[in-house]
Amino acid sequence: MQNLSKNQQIIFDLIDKSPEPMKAYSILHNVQKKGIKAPLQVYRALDKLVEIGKIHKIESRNAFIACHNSSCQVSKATAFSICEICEKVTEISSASLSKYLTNFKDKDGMKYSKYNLEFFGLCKKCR
Amino acid sequence: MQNLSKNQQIIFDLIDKSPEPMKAYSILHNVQKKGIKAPLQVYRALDKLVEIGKIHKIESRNAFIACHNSSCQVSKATAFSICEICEKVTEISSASLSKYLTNFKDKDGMKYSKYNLEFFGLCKKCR
DNA sequence: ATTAAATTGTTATAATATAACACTATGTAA
DNA sequence: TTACATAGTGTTATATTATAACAATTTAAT
Repeated sequence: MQNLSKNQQIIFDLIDKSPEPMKAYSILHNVQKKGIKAPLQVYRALDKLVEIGKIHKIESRNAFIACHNSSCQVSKATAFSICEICEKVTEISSASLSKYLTNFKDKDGMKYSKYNLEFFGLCKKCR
Repeated sequence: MQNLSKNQQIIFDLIDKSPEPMKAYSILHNVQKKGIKAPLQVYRALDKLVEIGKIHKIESRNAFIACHNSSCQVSKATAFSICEICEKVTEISSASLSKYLTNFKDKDGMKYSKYNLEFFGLCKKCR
């Protein structure tokens, strides 16, 4: 695990301290004072951070959150809960869930080591 | 289950006979000869079709496929396999999987009746 | 027939994401 | 320490995906 580049570090720090998933253009607005001026600079850093598992993309929301499971590790098996009212997103780290999904076989007997699962419902506060 | 409106039917028929997920603007191009001229007409039909469970959105691909599980039923618990080479998408209908996920409880004991799961790997042909 | 709800048509625009090109920094191996 | 490959940066332009706002029309249920 090598160090992050300058832009990657700036953008990771921002996402990591955000209490909620951040969208790319919101990230852009927040880092313009640090010299990151163009969308592509943001997207390139995001791509890399996703690739190395430091952040995850919440696909249904087009937003990014820092990994809170095994940070600094490549992680391609992700699960989240998403509150449909307040949009709070929590990464789920459940050994039994990941075991179940990693071992799941489809009709053809095919297994999948990569997956993304998004649960939707109401969080504690919003219930 | 009422009938679909004109635009909804045109767009559902197109998606339903497509062997692969279709993107909104690809749908638009394909239905312009039928008088659907604007993106919003497509998106409105897609929204409705998703809402009533006739189609599903593949979130990681921004594309739509017809439901092949319990067509014509509202369905908010979806699972797909996606081939990372040829992009073939298959809806997974596994009673044990849906049972497991519907009964899954997070750390707070919370259950979720709605979820979307996308598995990634290589399909039979591409392996 | 009346009326509320859903659907349509239309223009404009917002939000999300990538292409292409030139240049710079970094790590590695001779 | 030079050379070389790889990764990262900066920049402009543009492609792709999606929604806002408003007026008119159709549909279905009284």
